[in-house]
Formats: sequence, structure tokens, C-alpha cells
Amino acid sequence: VAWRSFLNAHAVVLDRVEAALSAASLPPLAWYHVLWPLYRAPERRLRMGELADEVVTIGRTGLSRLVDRIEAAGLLRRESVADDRRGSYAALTPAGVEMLRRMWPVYARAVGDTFVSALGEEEARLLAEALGRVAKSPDALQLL
Amino acid sequence: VAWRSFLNAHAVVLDRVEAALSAASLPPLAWYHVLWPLYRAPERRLRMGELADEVVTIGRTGLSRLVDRIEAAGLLRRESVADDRRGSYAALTPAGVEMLRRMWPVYARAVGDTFVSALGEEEARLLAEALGRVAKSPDALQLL
DNA sequence: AAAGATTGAGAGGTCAATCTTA
DNA sequence: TAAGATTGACCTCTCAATCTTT
Repeated sequence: VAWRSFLNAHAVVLDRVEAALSAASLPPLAWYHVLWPLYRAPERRLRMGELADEVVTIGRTGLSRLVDRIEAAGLLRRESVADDRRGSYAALTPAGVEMLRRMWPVYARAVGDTFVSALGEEEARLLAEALGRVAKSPDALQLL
Repeated sequence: VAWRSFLNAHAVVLDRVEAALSAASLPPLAWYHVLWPLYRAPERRLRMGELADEVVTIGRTGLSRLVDRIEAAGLLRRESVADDRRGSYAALTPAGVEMLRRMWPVYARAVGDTFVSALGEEEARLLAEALGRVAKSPDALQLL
């Protein structure tokens, strides 16, 4: 029913987005999902755990490896935390900011063309509100 | 905006679904996505290519491997095609039908609890219609 | 040569165990 | 002992190459 359309739409739009990024010789969408929260953060850096909470599409362990790759590409670097020597920051570099600037229009255009354009203004507003509720539904973790 | 809630909702609901299946000692959702189209098909079987078109969340190559595993579990078997010796069917077995029966209530309940329950009746209808349009938007594959 | 499907090599993900610091 | 983060072993997906049949 509604769930089916939801799954299909997700698959279709993501395919188009990745294709658009790839066609522009840009990194995959996951990189954007990491860089963007860093850009918005107070000092343009976040602790790994905080970052993991933002990047909903990947687990804490996968994030570690992903950050490895992005760091190797020079778009962020790890920094140690002053008052807690266990933790580490992921901190955006200037090259990372620049990459965000290049990815954004491609990402936005792909989503606009395939997703937003299929929705009316009013529908988009309604959908955002309804789906916001989904994300906050109670845990309901009564196993078995 | 709306897109963000969409991505979050997708991640949240899928997590819950996989957790519910796993807690019930059932296979992952992808198996359901393969078995269900077979169940609906004329002879409870489809050619690999047709099946790949139904299972939107995976590519043709990944489907080959996935079908390997499901076949090894005895839920389907491959059959040769009478008039085209290149092709092969994936055909549901009785054990496959039984597995669908066991997965369905768990899957439905998880989606119901996290997704449907957060939407109103009217919203669900609207959403299905709007997202249906997304899946059918034109290809727009003017690279670069 | 092209179509249907699978396979080898490699990229990227998870779970459980580990290392370090609190 | 527990918390923050990473690593080792393993699993699954994709791309390009392959095999078979048309």
C-alpha cells in the first residue's frame, strides 16, 4: 500500500542521486551525509559518537571506516579531544567545505528533479510533517 | 526539508523491521522481497530478469547471489526454461510459501507499528498517490 | 553480435572482540 | 568496570568479464 510506494520511491530517488554524483565525478552520497553535519556544527567538528547519531544510514562501526576514507581524501581530519583522551573529533577541512559546495547543487538537483517535482507544495509540507512523526514513534521493543 | 524526513523515516522503519525479523529468528527483509513476487506470479515462478525488475532494492547481479542463498535454504529452486535454454526460473517451493506465511505477520506488524500508525488514513492515501508519481518520473538522464 | 545469467575481484558494511582512557 | 572508538573476521553488494544460447 503506502509502504510499497515509499520503498519504491526511496530506491528510485537514491539511484538517481548516486548516478548524478557519479556522473559529475563526485563521491557517493554517504560522504555528503558525513560532511554536512560537520559543517553545521559549532566548530565545524563533532565527536565520532555525535556524528554517528546524525548519519542515520550507517552504524557506528561503518562510520569509523567511512571517516577513514574521507580523511584519506583530505576532506576532514581527526583531532583529539582536550578533556577526554578516549574520544576523537572529526573536523572539516577547507577542502571538505569546498567539496560540500560542489556536491550540494548536484544532490539538490537530483532530489528536486525526481522527488520534489513529483510533489505539490502542499503535499511536500504534509509529507514532511507526517514522516517526522514516524521518526519519533516509540521504541516498541518488546522482543518476541 | 521533506526529503530529509523521508530519508530518516526510511532508515528508522527499516531498522525496526530487520530487528523484528531477527528477533523472531526469521531471514532478512530482502528474502521477503524475493519470495513475494514469486508467490504472486502465474506459476509461482519468474525468470531471473523479471524477478530483478520486481526487487527494486538490489541489482541483477546481487539478486543472483541472493537467490543462491535462498535456494540453499530450500525456499525456492531454479528451473530451466523450456524454449530458451539461456534463461532460468526461480520457482517457489512449499517451504518458501510456508516461510512467507511466517514472515508476513512480523513484517506487517513492524511496518504497522512504526510507519502506518504514525499516519492518518487520509495521509496514507495521499502519500501513496504522491510517491507513486515519484517512481514514474521521467528518466532525465542527460549526463553532465 | 547480442541477450540471459553467473562469477572473480574488490569495495563497503556489520558483529564481536580489542585497546585505551575514565 | 564501563565508555569511546577502532580493528579482525566475515558477509553481501557492485563492476567488469565470462559462459552459454539465440
